[in-house]
Amino acid sequence: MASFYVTTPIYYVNGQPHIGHIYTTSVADTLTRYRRMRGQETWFLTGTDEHGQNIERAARKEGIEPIELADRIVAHYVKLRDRLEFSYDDFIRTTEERHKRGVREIIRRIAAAGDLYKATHEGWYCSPCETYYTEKELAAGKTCPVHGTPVEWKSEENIFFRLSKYQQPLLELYEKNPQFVRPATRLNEVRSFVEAGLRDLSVSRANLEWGIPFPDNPGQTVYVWLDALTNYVSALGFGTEDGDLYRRFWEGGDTRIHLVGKDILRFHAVYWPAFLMSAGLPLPTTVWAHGWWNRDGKKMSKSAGNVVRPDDLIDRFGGDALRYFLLREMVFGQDASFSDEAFIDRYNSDLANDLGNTVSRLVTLSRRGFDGKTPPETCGTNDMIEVAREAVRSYVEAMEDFAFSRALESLWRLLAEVNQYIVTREPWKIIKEEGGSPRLSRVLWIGLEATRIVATGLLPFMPKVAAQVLTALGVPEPPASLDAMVWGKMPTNAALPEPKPLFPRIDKEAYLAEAHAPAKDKTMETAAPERPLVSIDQFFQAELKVATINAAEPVPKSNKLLKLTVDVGEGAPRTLVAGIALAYKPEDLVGRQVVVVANLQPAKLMGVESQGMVLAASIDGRPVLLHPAEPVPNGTRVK
RNA sequence: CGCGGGGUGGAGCAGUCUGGUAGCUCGUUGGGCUCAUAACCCAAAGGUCGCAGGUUCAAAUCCUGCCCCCGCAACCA
Repeated sequence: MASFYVTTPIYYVNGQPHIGHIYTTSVADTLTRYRRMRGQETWFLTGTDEHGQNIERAARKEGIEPIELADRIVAHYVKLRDRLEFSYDDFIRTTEERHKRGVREIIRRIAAAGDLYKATHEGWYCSPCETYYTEKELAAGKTCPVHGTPVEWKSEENIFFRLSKYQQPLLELYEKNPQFVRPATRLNEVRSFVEAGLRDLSVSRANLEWGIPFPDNPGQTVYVWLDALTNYVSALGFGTEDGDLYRRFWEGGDTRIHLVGKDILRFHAVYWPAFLMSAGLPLPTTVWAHGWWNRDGKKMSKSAGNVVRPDDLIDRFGGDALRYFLLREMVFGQDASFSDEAFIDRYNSDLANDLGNTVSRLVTLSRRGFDGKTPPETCGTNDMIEVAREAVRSYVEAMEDFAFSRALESLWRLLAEVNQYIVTREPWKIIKEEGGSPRLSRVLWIGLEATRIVATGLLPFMPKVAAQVLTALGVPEPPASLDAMVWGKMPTNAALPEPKPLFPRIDKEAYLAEAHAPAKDKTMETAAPERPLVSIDQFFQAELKVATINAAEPVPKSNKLLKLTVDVGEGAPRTLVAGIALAYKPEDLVGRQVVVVANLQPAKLMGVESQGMVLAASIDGRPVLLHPAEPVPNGTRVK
């Protein structure tokens, strides 16, 4: 029996789960359930990544220990297990001792292979990123390209991994095994990254408290990726006495799949196999990179406030409906967009109309014709048999290829055939004319049987709801095996419960109206308590003044920045740079009064020094300038 | 020459790797049915597959050039 091991990335505990996390875990769960039904021995791992300076800092800010912060976030993830029927076998946390042992063991092996050395690392360091940048990567004014905060020149002794040594072996790996990275376009990306040349990788940090101490190197802490990636084997018991799972699913396993978002593909397809090669361990068989969820066509981000939080959706429509939407809507590997409207459309047309309603009409007819039971007589020969067989065939083919949306399409095609069949045979007329005749029995049995096959195929996607559908159809126990998808297993004369809507239709207009209104309240609610209060003195540290814009011009080569010359009532005009070019034309600004922060530390943006900041309200990133309600002298203090 | 993704009926998307009658969902229009969750079925309208070249018997698909859109970064002080 072939073994199947699938992992999600371990999620960083710097925020609550959002739809992207749920998507990855749902994919892994669906995959695992499918493989299980196919009779494979499976292991499904997820977990959390808990080390690093960001976590440490965030915890200190709240005056708690890092582990307390991690515990809190982990609780959110664990809650999703029940809400979304995730059937993972293990949940690893990088703060667990078993993980640390795995990390120490892999380092021991890498060291034994001679792939670690000490060297002095010098460069511009951004501590929020915990990353060194080259001169070229830095933003204007020696600031971090990610955070925009100043970087510091830092020099420290670190331990390096000879990544460069694995350039050729990695290229050979991609060459020999194109399935190593999927989809194929991603493989090209990875290959060109490696072909461009690999630099040795720093795998330790000095001065990092919250992490795993680097073995035999006091003062050094294991750096994030070497720590995090190792979870995939440490969770199986690598490095401990009990290596049974490790032997079954990694060392002697047949399929080892890492599911990742495309943003972390490089680490999984380059660093991780290099670490494993060095340590002399088997590699994963496939790293599968999926796309990103956008929101209403735009990128989701915390700052834009458009992150989809799943709780409301799950409360209202159930975890299975969300799972269905995610797997149906995204072509696996590509980006997709989440919108309330698309969600409701899928729910209403696919789940309520197609699936729910089909079940409902078949069950009602059957109960009426056969005294509350499923039909007594089966039907051995019919066109539907071939149609169903074809649907199952393409379903399986799609599932084997990770094409979840196509697999669902196949099932829905069969469902459409069932509806077509019902209309053609008009069983409601047969009831009127013949009552519970053998003909009626055969017609309804065929409809029920095809629907049963659909529901069986849905078990990996919507475990709870698919089981409910089967119950509604009179199937006593949800099957554990894919064999149940072959034609002919629909029980005869089984008691049929009275049908109740499995998916009540959503009133789209009403929902959209409601969904948009309270959303804003919620963000306020959650945002407010986190903000510490400032004293009046602190507030007065910022010198807010009224100024008049004398001149405005675009900053060359920039598309967001305007260079403004303003009079702050100081005799000499000041130059400020403002990121408002998308909202305001330079000529519309001249002569206008605005409020500026006069004592802000100057900074260079695209080569222009900005000596202050213009105040503007910001809605979804669009700035709206503030100005006094009536003209006032330049330099007037704002308080 | 920054990196990446995309341009296919009104909307949202498959299909492009492995050329061979352009497909799905939603929407629109007309009809049917009344078992069912105002659901279901049939039919119709609607596309020069971003543009221009090339390869080929044949191009949405392969090659070349160009245009446009969207992320990311450069640039929100």
